This record gives sequence, C-alpha cells and structure tokens, in this order.
Amino acid sequence: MSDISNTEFEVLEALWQQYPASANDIIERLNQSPQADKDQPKSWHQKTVKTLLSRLVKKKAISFEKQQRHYLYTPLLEREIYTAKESVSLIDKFFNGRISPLVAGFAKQSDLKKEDINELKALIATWEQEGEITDDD
Amino acid sequence: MSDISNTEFEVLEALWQQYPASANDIIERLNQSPQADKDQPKSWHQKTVKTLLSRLVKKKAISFEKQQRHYLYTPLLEREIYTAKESVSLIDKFFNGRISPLVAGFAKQSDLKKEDINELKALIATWEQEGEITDDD
DNA sequence: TTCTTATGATTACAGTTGTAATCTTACCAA
DNA sequence: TTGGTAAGATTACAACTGTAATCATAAGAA
Repeated sequence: MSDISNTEFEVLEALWQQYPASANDIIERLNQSPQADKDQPKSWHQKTVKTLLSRLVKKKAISFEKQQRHYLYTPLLEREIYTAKESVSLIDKFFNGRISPLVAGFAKQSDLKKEDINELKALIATWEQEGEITDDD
Repeated sequence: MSDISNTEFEVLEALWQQYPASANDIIERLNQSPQADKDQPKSWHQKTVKTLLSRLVKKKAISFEKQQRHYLYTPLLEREIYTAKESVSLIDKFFNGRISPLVAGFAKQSDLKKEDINELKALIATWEQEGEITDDD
C-alpha cells in the first residue's frame, strides 16, 4: 500500500536476487553489489538495513518467518509488477499516459543502441501478431 | 538540485502552463485543472500553494520577480528536460537503463492503442533515418 | 491619514525517510 | 550455569513533505 522509499527499494532489490534470505544475506549482497559510484562504494550499516527491513515488513512489502533466532524474509511483491506499476505512474504523471513521448525523451537524453531499437521492433511485432491492441479512438 | 516533491511538481505544472504567473494565477489553475479523481476534486489552499512556491524558489526550480506588491514566478526548468531526466532515472533504477523492458511492462499493465504503436514506429523510423544510433556493443 | 487587507515570510506540526544507537532477550561458549 | 553476544525491537533525530496558521507589512479603501 504505502510507498516504498528509495533505500527500501534497494533492500528489496537485494532480496529479490534470491529469497528467502536472512538479514545478513541481504546486508552482504548490498555491500558487494556493484556500485553506481565506484569510487565511493556505499557501505550499508547493518542497523540501517535492519531498520529498512522492519519498515518493509510494516508496509507489507515483505514477510518474514522465524527461523531459530533470526528471520528469513520473502518479498510479497513481484519485481515485474511493482516496476510496471511505477512506470505507469510516471508515464501518467509526466506524459498523460502516453508511452511514445517517454520513449522520445529518453532517446534524446540517453543513448539508444541498435539493440534497443531491435528490441522495440520485436515488441511491436509481438503486439501486432497477438492483436493485443485496443482499437484506436 | 534538490528533488522536487510531488505537490511541488503539481505547482510547477500549473506554472509551466503559462508564465510568468502570479501566485493567484497558479492557485486558480490548480483549482480548476482537471482532476484525476473527479468526485472529490482536490482543492488547493492558497497558503499551501504559497508555501510550495517558496520551496520551489529555494530549490531554484523557479524564480520570481517583484511586481508591485506581489511576485511573478517563472520556471527555471524546462518541462521536457525535467521529465526526460526523471524518465532516465527511473529506467536506470528499474531496468538497468534499457528502454524496452519499460515499454514491455507498460504495455502489459496499461492498454496500448493503435495510435501509440504508430507513434513508436514513427519514432523508430526517425532514428533510423537520422542515424542517431550508437553502434551496438 | 488611518484602518483593513492581501501578500509574502515565518512558524507549526505530524508523518516519512535516511541513518543509526540503545534496549531486550534468547542462544552459544566456557 | 552463567555470561557475552547477536538478532530483532525500540528509540533517536534531523531533513523533507504535506498542509496550513500566524506574523509583518505595504498598498489601497474610507
């Protein structure tokens, strides 16, 4: 329900890698996962991660199961669904629900590779084949 | 620099509609702009909007110019650039910088219209013509 | 000129977020 | 058995947010 914050999302990412997982598993993954900023790798304090796990539990984004003294956590959200919903939100907010302005803006801001274009073409081909298209209005 | 919050963004949207604009202009626009939730139209309190304008000024997202007793505000960010950057951020965060998974997820979550597909095709055609494509790696 | 009022500035205040430290307590080592 | 420790629970705390109310002041009404 409630929104997932940025740091909470990073913790969720670590959990999605493989689950169920213990807090320590997650801390390890976070501290060894490739950094965006390679010079100053972010080091996650264990207390911080535990706090974020608690918050994710409270937000019902993950669940846990008691295992001896510690917990094993499991995501309650699927990554694909979560990211797709957030994508739709952004597209609604910025582009009135239209996908192509997003793609156009992205292309202008970032570099498109030939591969990206081929993937897009493949997607379109799929849609056209499967007839997943709502009729024009 | 600092991030623009959700409500701040809505205020910015109203300003982007036309500027320079006074606080009152903006309040009016906000209170008559089409509501997502039509039943319970959000009513913006003037005090709230003024606060948000101040915060946007402090964040250097907008500027103002004294006009008699009141101010005229002007955006310092272009909408297109702002939204494109935010789009890139989301795509980096969720899809490792690849556009096609975003499009695929969006299509699964939302309805694609024939028009959307035609626009995408047109975009692709443009890129291919203009050779704006970075070579595959 | 004086009073009212509208405008921006300042202050408020609870909820969220990032980032931990401290508290409690149940196991494992000795 | 007992004491240290590690795991989660609770508490901390400032910055940011959403949502305004109050303060100070200048400009227009009377």
